Amino acid sequence: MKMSQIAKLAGVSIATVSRTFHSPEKVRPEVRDRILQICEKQNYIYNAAAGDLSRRRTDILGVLIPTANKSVFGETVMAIQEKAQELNFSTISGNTLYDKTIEKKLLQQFQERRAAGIILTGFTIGGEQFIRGLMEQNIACVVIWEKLEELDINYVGFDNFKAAYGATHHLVSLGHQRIGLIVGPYEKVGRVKKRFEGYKQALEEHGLPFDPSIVLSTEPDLLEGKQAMQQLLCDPNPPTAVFAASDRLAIGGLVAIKEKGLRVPQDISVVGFDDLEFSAYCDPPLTTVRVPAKEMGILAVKVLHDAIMGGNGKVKQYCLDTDLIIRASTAEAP
Amino acid sequence: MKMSQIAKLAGVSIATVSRTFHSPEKVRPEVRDRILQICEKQNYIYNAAAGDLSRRRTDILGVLIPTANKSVFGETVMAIQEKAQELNFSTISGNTLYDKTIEKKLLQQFQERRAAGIILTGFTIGGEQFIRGLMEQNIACVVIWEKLEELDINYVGFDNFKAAYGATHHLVSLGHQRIGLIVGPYEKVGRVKKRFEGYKQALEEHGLPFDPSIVLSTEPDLLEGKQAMQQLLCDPNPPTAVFAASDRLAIGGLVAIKEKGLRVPQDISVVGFDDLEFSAYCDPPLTTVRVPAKEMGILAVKVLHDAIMGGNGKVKQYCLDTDLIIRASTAEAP
DNA sequence: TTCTAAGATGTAAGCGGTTACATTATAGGA
DNA sequence: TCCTATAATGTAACCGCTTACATCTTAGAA
Repeated sequence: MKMSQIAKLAGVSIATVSRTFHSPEKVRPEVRDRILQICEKQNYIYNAAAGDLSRRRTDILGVLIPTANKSVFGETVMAIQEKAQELNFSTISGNTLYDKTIEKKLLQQFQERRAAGIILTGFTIGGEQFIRGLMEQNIACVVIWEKLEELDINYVGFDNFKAAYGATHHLVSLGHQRIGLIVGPYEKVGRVKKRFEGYKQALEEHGLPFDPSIVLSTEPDLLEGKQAMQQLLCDPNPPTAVFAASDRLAIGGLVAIKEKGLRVPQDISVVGFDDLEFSAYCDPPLTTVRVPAKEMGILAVKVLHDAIMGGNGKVKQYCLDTDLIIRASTAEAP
Repeated sequence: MKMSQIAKLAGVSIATVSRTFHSPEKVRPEVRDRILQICEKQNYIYNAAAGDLSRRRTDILGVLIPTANKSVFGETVMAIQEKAQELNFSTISGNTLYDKTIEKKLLQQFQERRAAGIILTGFTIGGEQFIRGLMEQNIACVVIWEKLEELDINYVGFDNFKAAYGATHHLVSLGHQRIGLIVGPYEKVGRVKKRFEGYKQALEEHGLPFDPSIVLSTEPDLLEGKQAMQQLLCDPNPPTAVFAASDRLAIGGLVAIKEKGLRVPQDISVVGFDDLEFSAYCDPPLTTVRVPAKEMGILAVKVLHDAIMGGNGKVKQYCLDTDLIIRASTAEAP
């Protein structure tokens, strides 16, 4: 079933059928209804590829996320999909696994499908340059999870530096003098690096020494968090508090502490980052940094939608707030 | 940049350019290289919509998942995307949130995009009938997370009944006589119902009474799990063991038990379902049913790929194994 | 009644590819 | 040298829809 067949059955031209879908107000109601009925009866299904080709634009949004099952990225992806759905966009998405080859392949795919917009989680290949390239191809872009104010690029993120600074500051203000850090691969990922720097600066500003021997960088996963914490606890002068720059690391760490026979927060304080759902159900419930995961997703789609629908062409930059959620895993230094 | 322009620049016909991409062996190497070079230089990007239209088929897979951020569905989605990527398919996905309206809309979208195949998580609208309809439109379908052997439909699932039976049996074999159940909305979701039935049958077969007053059905979430457990603990004759048919429920439950001042597993045993990553990092680590989340995703894509590439037309049905992972949340009845 | 402008519909030229079929080049064999 | 099979390339008719523009109605206004 194609439009032309519907047109024949309805005794109208194909243009009228097309208009019935896209600008129904231009079709006489009775004709419109007849066409719609025939479509229904004949089980007609619009061919989006043909439409897109003819119209020279699509309603496809490409979404690039490192891993949808870890961290809170899942929340963001869901929010993106829901919002996109609401605005009648399709999303085509892929997980990069932090691998540039995969990322390139996915981006290529998005371009081949002539995505109208692309959501990128942070910067990776090419950076600004690359995004400019996409925009020249008339693809709207927005970066999420990162604050990029120095650049002239759409973003919807939060201040990773400030959030990490705040988390560390919280520990300092509880009297901790020796604060460890367990952090993701900060040399590879911009936003993680900023967290690292936020930690460092918080120490410095409070006159505490930065000791690389209690700063551990690993994959941001449960097991790695546990192992890193074990290592920290073996330090001749172990920290009385640890900032884990991801809740997965923190939760892994909690287990290591318990296994060692120590208590949180009496013996050691832990603060995480992300505010995963599970973090409130840990033992003890985790003090952590809440991140606007859903909000970023929704807003990012809105930004793209505006840009695609011919917004004013201005760059949109949103730096959303994070919150330090204080629960039971942090307390005064022993 | 389009093919015809590349053709002109290369001094060949457009057909030759097209062949350079799809059947390079039919093009003289020197010509091929020249064309490829020009594409590179001109920054040519293939137009998938045009290609799909012309070829009358796509490389798009539609993926329908209830919620990608809960349960282990996230793992499945990622596995699907990775495998699809590997086979050069694009995935377009959506979360139904168990809402039939959304589901319909997404399926419509998949059809409009002429998805070559669709992955459905369990049955919902229309059931078998509906899937048959899709297949008549030449869309390959596969249902995951469910065992559907009585039907003539592709599926890659596991035996929810048997898995739940096994979990309950484990508790019975530890001497528990009064075993509660916290379960998702089993009236709405087929696979959840089967878990409910597995629990029930395990009780019956061991001569234990089925007591509806310690069977609670809620949304499968942390908070709901906690609340349900609180309710169970208030029972005049509280259970000594609880089977929570989802790890989220179980983990929520764990918190309720601790708050009540009881110990797991000394006072009460808990077994979950899903084997979320976090379940191994709970306190105590959760005994649970491991579900082949990734495997299902990968296999489902393979099934679709085969069907699309003109497999032998036979229905493919895979019932994968689950494992009862015994950790520290279960013990002999007190 | 005639004219006009707005409203409804139709016509046809694309959109950027694919591919069956036709044509041309190339190399061996007779 | 001529013939023929095969390899390489070109031609052109689609794929199913959109949309600018042309045409036809119709309802007042004059």
